Amino acid sequence: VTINDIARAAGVSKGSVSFALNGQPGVSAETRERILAIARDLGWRPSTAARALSNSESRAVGFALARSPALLGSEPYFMQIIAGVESVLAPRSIALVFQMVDDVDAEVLAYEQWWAERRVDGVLVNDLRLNDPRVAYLQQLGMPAAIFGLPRARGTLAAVRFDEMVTMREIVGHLAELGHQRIARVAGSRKFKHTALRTRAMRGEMERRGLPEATIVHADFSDEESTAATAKLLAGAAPPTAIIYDSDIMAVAGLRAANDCGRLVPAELSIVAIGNSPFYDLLQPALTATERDVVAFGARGARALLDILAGNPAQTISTPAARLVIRASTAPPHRD
Amino acid sequence: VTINDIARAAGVSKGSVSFALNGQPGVSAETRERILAIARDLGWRPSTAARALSNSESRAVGFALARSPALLGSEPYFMQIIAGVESVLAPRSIALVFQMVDDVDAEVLAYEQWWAERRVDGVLVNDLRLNDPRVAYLQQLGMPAAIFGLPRARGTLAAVRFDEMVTMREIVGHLAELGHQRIARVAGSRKFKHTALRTRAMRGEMERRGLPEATIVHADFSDEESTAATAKLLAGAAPPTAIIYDSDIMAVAGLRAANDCGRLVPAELSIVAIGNSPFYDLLQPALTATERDVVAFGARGARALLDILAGNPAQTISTPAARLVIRASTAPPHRD
DNA sequence: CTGAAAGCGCTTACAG
DNA sequence: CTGAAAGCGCTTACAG
Repeated sequence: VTINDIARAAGVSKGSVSFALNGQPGVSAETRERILAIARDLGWRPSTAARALSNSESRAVGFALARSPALLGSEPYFMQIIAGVESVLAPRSIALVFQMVDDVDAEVLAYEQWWAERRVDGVLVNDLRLNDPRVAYLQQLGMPAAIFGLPRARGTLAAVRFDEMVTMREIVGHLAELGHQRIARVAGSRKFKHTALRTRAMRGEMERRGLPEATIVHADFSDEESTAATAKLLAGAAPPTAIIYDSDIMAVAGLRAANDCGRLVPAELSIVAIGNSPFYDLLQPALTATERDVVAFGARGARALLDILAGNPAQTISTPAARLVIRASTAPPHRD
Repeated sequence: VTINDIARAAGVSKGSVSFALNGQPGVSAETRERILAIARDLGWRPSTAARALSNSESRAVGFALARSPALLGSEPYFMQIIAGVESVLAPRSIALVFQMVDDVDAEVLAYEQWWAERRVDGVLVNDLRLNDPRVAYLQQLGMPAAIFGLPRARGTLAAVRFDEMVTMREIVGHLAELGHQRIARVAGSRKFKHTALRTRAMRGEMERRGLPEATIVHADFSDEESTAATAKLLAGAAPPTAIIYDSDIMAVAGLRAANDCGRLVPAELSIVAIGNSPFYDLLQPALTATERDVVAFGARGARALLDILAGNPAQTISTPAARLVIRASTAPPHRD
């Protein structure tokens, strides 16, 4: 059933039907009502293809994720951010075109293809990196995008910021108040912007509190590297009394590694995780962690993107800070 | 850049360009080469909208997932199955339209909308339920689909089976060989088809081995219900010496609940988990579990769907059985 | 307020 | 083998 069918049934032209259906002026209220009723009766739905062709609007948004399936699977973050995005798109009947890619280069190719094929009106970009090639590329394409982690909007690119500073201040503050001095961190991969931001925030907060400089070891978010990093930290001359982990897998691996090294958590070592996991509560000890509302985060990104598509200038959006959930893996440091 | 531009540059008609670009007969080899070269130089990409409109093929596949974001996030299953689907779609430039929905009814609405708007050529359907309304609906719509868990293909619906029988036989066999007699299970929600299949398989295998009838408690995949179910099982008159859990969250919650009830795992209680999780290896004790290649599973589903879209009859596909990974949470039962 | 027409970028019979 | 034309289902100036 097409607008032609409706036009015939209503005895008007296709143009009038189109105006009526899209809520545009150019038809009398009476005619509009009649057309809408007929469309409803006939069960008409717009053909996205036809709309896209005359409109050059696809009413679809792209989201490509560049991580190994194993990592994507283990971290709730990705599904949660998608859930947030969906909560904004679905009610507006905007489709989410989703693609998993091997790396950022493949991601850029996906954008190019989507744009050239006019598959999507814009994209959501995740995990901003240092010197991220995607930013320049999207700018050059003039492709609307909302970028999670971008510090400031530019051109057609909206920025959805998260405040790593607050997160780190909370964690360091909590540990410092417990009496910890030697605080280390098993950080995520260096290539991510947020890793660098966290490092800056952590060092700043520790300096502000007069604590000795933190030892920071980088790992790639895998349990193996986190295990190795933890063992190395604990084997040092002046081992830390507290370790912060940048992800859930790394924190759980770290807890296990600490046990394997003969350190009781939290009596001899405190552990704080960054990021959400339904498992934190179930471990022994349950892990103290900073958690954020990732669903809300995704929703803001989607809204920022739709805003650009509606013709407004790209915005810089802040998101609610993570909150520290104190469980059983942090305690005053052991004195010996 | 459109085929018009190419036609002009090549001095031929749009029709010839279309034939050349699509590898159809009707152009000389020489002309075809020239057209392809020009298309390449000009960086031409087909407009999906235009193609869809004349072809009524969208070259997109839909996937709706009906679970709470929390559950979707915690189980690697979903991302893994998507990864498998993508591995088949991406190389063919077929888009994945993804949607999260609240329940099966919302999912059916999503299908109806996609189909009416001609957004997708077919869908992937996950988590078949008992008396699943989606099957009848898709059949009535005549919408091509690959359904994970459907026992047998019908009409335009391909079936991607998994063999719960093998999984259960492996688990029960392992526990029986260790000497367990009283084996219980904290099962997933009753509404899922695979829950019922597992129950049938478990009962069958235990009967075959002459073991007493299993106690099976249903939970909704949440840690709370699994904790309660575990406590209830362990408080009974003749408590089980081994418990099988239908999901990762439930298994981890069960492990903790067992500890809280004063049961040492595996000395006093053996635990087996169904499903993959990167955390199993990191727990203490590490969890014995049956794991399947969910990525391969997703890939088969996608291939089965593309097969239907290519005009072939819907197939019934089997998938590799899960394999039992024996870790540290299973041991011979405690004698007292 | 309404109708007739052109156009979006393709595909596909239909003539030559 | 090639060109001219109609059509897919919409939107949107342009006349009346």
